[in-house]
Amino acid sequence: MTSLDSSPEAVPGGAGTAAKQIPPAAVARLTIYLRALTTLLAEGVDRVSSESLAEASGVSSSTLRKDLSYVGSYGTRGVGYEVQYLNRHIAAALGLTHDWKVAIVGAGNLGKALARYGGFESRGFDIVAIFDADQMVVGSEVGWLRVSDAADLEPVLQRTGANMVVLALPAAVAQDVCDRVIAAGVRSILSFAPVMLQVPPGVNLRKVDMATELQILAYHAQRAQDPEDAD
Amino acid sequence: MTSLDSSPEAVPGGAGTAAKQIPPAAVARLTIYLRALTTLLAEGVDRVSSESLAEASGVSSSTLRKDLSYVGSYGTRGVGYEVQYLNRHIAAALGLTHDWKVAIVGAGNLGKALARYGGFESRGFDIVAIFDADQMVVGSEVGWLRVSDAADLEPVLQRTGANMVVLALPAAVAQDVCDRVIAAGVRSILSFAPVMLQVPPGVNLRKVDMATELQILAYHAQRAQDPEDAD
DNA sequence: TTCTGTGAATAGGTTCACAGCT
DNA sequence: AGCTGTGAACCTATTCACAGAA
Repeated sequence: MTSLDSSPEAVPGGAGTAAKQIPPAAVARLTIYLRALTTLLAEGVDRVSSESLAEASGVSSSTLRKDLSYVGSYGTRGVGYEVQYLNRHIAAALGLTHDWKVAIVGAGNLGKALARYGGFESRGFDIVAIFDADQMVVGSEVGWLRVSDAADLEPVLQRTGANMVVLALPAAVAQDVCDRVIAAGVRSILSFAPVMLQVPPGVNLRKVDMATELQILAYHAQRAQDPEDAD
Repeated sequence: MTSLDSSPEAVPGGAGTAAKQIPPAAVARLTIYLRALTTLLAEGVDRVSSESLAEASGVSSSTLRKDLSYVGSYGTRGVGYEVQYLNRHIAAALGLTHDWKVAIVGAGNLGKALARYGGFESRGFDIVAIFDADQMVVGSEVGWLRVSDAADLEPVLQRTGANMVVLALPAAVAQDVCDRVIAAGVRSILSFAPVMLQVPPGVNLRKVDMATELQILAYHAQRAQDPEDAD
């Protein structure tokens, strides 16, 4: 649903070397299965059927099995899936075997909330830097980090080796910071800024907008309320 | 992408009175057009073509025109769309004509960030209450609100007339709070808790998970990096 | 002529149903 | 017998291409 790479150039030689790519919709759900598996693991469960993993993930069992089939055949017919084993293979398919280094730009309420959110570290994402343009905030502590000056964006990204950036800043400055981050070599960006950012092909941008989410809820709520059954 | 109403019960009488419903994918994009239109309005632009509105929204012009066709025919052939007029009609179609009253449960970093985020009020969402279970936090001020005790959830939701709830709390307590909120009559919930919540049919639940977003980015980043062209 | 609105064609995603392994 | 893995059928979404209004 986010702008994926918009360069539909086919494989050059034509020789079908295009490794098996997982459909976007399946990728999104695989992260959910991963979370459910982690919960099961914590509960000491070590085997699970497609039926129950699907229920725990809020999808149908056929969708789950189809999704897993894109990753490979890691189940045992007549038995189910070994939780740890499946967990490891999904993580590998998603590229979560090595840690990713994340920098947050914007140390406002949202930036701070993200920096302190424990859920990242445990899932392979290290927050390595947090920036702000406000000199009152620069130098203060957020979690285990000290806020860097947004003016030093490029050198700090370089030094920390950040390969992902989260934009938690006002719409007005988002495009500018986005451009600088890309120029600094980052190719994966998650934006919370409520604007449409323009990025060159090859850069991966995902957006989360809370107002959008509420508006979608409003649409459904309105439909549910309205009688509209004027027979 | 979020669990929509999972009750596929057809219209009871069978008499097709099912007003024109907008496809989910289109609803999500309509909120984006709305944002772009608001920006144009602020810039003093009063007419726009499908081509340029599409570009400002990051979609193709055919997608935009098809989406708008679900709402109605509010453009002028050969000319384009009147910004204000189109804005009003999309807002109406999404149920944004009257204000929605939103309560936030969880006054941690994220809850506070949401409560203080100005973007809601301007788009028809009034934050009417914020709750926390921690007695150290209850009574403190967040934005223009005072934090209510989560123990008083039901009466405060009732008194404030909240019809939407945002869950910004730990996974461990999310299902419990979710159940109470639904029992109190709320049918629209936006959850930031990294768990799969179970809700009865008729309740609208949307989920936002930051770790999921990063994992999806990781997948694409990995694919881009990997040579995998072992010819 | 220009640009919207929309049927037709294509692509993508989900569900079904069953073959195949344990 | 039980449950996974997967082609085939179905449904949703996007793109194309052009008819039709200004």
